[in-house]
Amino acid sequence: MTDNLTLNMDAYLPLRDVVFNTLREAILKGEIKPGERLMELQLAAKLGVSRTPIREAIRMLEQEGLAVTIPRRGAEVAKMTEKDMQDVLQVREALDELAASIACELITADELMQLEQAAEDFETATNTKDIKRIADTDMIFHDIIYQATRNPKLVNILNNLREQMYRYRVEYLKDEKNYPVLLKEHREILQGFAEKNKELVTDSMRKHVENQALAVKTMIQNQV
Amino acid sequence: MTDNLTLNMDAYLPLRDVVFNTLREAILKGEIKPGERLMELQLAAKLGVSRTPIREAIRMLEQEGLAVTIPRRGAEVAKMTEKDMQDVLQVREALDELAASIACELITADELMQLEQAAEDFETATNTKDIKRIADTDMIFHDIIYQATRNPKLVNILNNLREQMYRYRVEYLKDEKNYPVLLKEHREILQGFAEKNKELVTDSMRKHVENQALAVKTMIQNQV
DNA sequence: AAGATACATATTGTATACAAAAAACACAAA
DNA sequence: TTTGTGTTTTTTGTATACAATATGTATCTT
Repeated sequence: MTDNLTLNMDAYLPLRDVVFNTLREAILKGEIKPGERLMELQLAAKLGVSRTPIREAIRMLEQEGLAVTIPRRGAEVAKMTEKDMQDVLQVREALDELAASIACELITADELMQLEQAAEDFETATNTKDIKRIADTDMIFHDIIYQATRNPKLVNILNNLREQMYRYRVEYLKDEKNYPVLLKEHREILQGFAEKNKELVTDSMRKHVENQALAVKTMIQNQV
Repeated sequence: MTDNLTLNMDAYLPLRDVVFNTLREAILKGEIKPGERLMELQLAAKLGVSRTPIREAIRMLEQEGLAVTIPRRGAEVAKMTEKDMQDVLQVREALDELAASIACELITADELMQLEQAAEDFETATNTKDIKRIADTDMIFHDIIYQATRNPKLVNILNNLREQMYRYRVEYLKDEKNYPVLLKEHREILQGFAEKNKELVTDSMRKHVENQALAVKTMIQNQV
């Protein structure tokens, strides 16, 4: 584990939320690795708080699927097998398609502009080597679509699914030879929205997620 | 709130889990009503435990969408508007269809038999006035399909969505004139599985959820 | 050397104590 | 009556203390 976990005290949030966000970030960034134990006393000391907010944060991580706890043994960062990943992607495929389909009906002119901007920003980002920026701009692109569904429950589930894959997605984005395909897919999705062509949107979205699924799959296999 | 909340101490579970299950049940059964406050000291006294496991259980309920907490104000049982319900059903429709489609490919002969049995049990149950039994047998029918997907992540999400609707679904099942339609739909789904006819399965499943959505919608509107 | 056993230690589970904030109340002034 | 203000009470937030369990280690026995 990193030894420079520090709390961001800016916000006026209960410590449990601050701890939750801190741990969540650390897990997603890979600073705390899958399988690593989350020991209350240790974390409490490191973050300078008591065990109580740590415990509550762990309960929250647990429900997000980022941590697993065994009674009387404590929590550890959830491990993701290839099967887990496929399962997540299977659901994501269906829901990303649903989201695209709904968004295609409901998207406003303003949101469409934002989406165009996001696609541009992503394209610009792929010319840098800044993975974080590439990942962020890609996330924004999809977030605009999610928001356009006007369905917070759906958005919530999609965010959660995305979160569970975050670590692997970053790996995917490190490989430059994926960029042309990604850009092409984004453009196709964008075009679909512009034309309000639901079939084009859902088809290209499906391809988009399928490609990602494929990439993650080979990646995990090579990793072993 | 009911004043006969009691813990089921059978299992050797951490108190937080026992409390979580107890509160969850109470919320789903409507014993604790939407908007009602979940006060730690009160619950602790009622259940005969300290505040610590209560707090952890509340964090878990929160992530399940059954409770909402406002910092420095405490938690309350989540309220469900008609819009929330529609949002949930929109996702359920997509995922129930996905589940049916996957299950149609993967279902075993044994599971198919179980499904037939479940459909029969449901039919028998509709002849009684025992709402709980009707709800349970219906749940089993769908559970078999969920399990047949071999996708625990999907099962998990579907269970959660179902949970959020539980209270309203019970109301739906109280109205006897819905039974013929329900039975017909179950039979159609079953037939689809028997024939491994994916299109029939997904179509009838979609109709099944759509009808439920419609019923819940009119129900909520009349309620007001 | 291998295995069993007892003891020490680390870690989680639960209760409680204290601090801080919010809500409820009472009472006065307009 | 309404509004404002100060006070009390309630309730959550956080830390800590103690209990119970699991884990690791050393020792003993064969």
